[in-house]
Amino acid sequence: MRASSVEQAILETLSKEHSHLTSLQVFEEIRGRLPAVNQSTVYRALERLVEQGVVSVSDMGTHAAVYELLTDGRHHHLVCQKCRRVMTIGHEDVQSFFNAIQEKNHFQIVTNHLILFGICDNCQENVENSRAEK
Amino acid sequence: MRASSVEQAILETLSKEHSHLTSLQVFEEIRGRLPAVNQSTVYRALERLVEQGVVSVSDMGTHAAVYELLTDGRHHHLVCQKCRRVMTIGHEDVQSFFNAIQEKNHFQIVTNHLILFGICDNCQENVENSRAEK
DNA sequence: ACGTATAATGCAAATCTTTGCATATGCAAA
DNA sequence: TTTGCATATGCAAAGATTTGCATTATACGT
Ligand SMILES: [Zn+2]
Ligand SMILES: [Zn+2]
Ligand SMILES: [Zn+2]
Ligand SMILES: [Zn+2]
Repeated sequence: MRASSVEQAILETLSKEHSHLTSLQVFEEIRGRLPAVNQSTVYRALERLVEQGVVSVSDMGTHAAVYELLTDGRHHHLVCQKCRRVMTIGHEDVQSFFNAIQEKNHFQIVTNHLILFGICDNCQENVENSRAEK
Repeated sequence: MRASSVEQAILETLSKEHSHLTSLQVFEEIRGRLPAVNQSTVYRALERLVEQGVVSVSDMGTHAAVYELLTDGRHHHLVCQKCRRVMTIGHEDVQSFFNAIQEKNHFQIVTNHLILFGICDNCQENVENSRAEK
């Protein structure tokens, strides 16, 4: 199975933008080159790329899934639920956890772009401050 | 902030069913008691319960978010992408990982129902078998 | 090149979820 | 009780994603 033209266009878009893009953003970006392309085709092509492990798909708390190229080193994210700040963590900080889970459960983890939600340091301070003010 | 009647009904449904339910399943369940309730109201009530940390919401690979009561001990899941099998792991197996991430990044993790995708032991064997057959 | 099988695409409809706005409801102060 | 405010709800529309089906493009063996 060869990479379809839409897959090709998606891959180039993702490597050029080098960030988390929604399906709509990808769609609008590749329209320039493939004017007749349909949104469902983009969804299906993205799905195939995700299945191949070339692209990650994640819910980062915005109300649309985001896609990212996975060629460069694996990474993961911490997303602040207060200010929406996105922090990046390397796979080294996750590796040993994944290994332990895999061994204990005889389960081969495929998840490649972990998203953990919480409160960033700034927002934690703000909570403390607003408490102190009372 | 008062507990709305819809929240109340949702909580009772979730504690009775004691499993991962979609918004639609919750909706249809509470219709018996609140016949005029609207689906968007259910979505909003679920959203509030999630924000309060009483209920978890997760994408488990089915194409609809699932909600679960969090009163009993925290747990997480491994979901097989081949056969859809859902395995449960205790929070003890995740705790130290979360702690390390929190300390290193000064980030307070709120994620309370982690979903890791991968391949279960059965399906790993099947892959090996089909390889051997060739 | 030809015919066939497989995979990709477009299109429209279905499904899932969010959102804006008007109304209704519960709570508390007056 | 009445008033005022904050929150919850219904409704409809918008937005996001999936799916069924017919058509087209591609690969592969002849
Ligand atoms: Zn990323
Ligand atoms: Zn923050
Ligand atoms: Zn669960
Ligand atoms: Zn499996």
